[in-house]
Amino acid sequence: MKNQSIMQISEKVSGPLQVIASPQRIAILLAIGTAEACVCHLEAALGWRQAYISQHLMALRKADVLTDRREGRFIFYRLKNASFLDLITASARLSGIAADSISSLINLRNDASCECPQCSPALISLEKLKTA
Amino acid sequence: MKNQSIMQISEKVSGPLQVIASPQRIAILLAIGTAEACVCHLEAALGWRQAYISQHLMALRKADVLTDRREGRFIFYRLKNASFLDLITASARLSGIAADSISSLINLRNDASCECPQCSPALISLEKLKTA
DNA sequence: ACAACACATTCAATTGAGCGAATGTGTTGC
DNA sequence: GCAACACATTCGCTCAATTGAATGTGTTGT
Repeated sequence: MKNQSIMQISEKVSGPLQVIASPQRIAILLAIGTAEACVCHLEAALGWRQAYISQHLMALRKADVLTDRREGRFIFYRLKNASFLDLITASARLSGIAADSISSLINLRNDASCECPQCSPALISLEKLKTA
Repeated sequence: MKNQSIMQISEKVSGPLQVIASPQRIAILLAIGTAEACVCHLEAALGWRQAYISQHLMALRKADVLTDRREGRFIFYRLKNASFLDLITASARLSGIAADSISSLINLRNDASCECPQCSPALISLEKLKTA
């Protein structure tokens, strides 16, 4: 059946789009960008509750959009495939948003950042200095 | 506020994704492809109820994804921007679907097609011959 | 004018996703 | 071992999108 075929394929195709297609998810993916980000960092960058962010991260992880890596008490998230950002920028173009307006949001780091090793490498150096 | 800014932008970005992100919408957009398609054609290509297809077409039209053009009793739909197909193929890649598997579904024309001027140009010629 | 056709629109019911609140799990330092 | 920390997960409610059923609108041929 050709109908079955097109619907089977369409369902698979819609997968990534469905899990991405919300302002919150897009903000998270942009904030993570091409780098790694811990949850505490996303809290600082987006200003949302921790549990709320974790819920979205869980959904994105289950949908194979993100991978996580634990480092001590912190868990770092990273895009499993950088092409998800291309998907976002492509949709941004269709929305009439300037390209640099998007690129300025990628790898978003706020002034009021968290103190994890990635966000504040200086703090680690101090700690390591202390133990040395 | 930087938060407001990233959420404002993310909302705009998510617009096209949200309206596209369903198997049915994707199947419709693929079936229309780079050409024009009337509703009767989509009925033949997808095998769904007419009203059901019209509901999706209405949503896609209101979201500025499609444009419509009336020609007699038929109304032809066309993608307002071909980049929507790029969005779909990009998502297909991320789903691990072969590129030619998608391209074979673009501009889908079924064997059991409808008899509108686009689907069956031969029928028009015959009619015009009759009036000539 | 009327019937047949192609398509649009409204309405209501159902379902599922988003979200808040509360709680659970793994890690570190003391 | 226990408290503090960083993050995950579950539960339940609410709201919005999806869908089917019914009906409306515009066009053509006679």
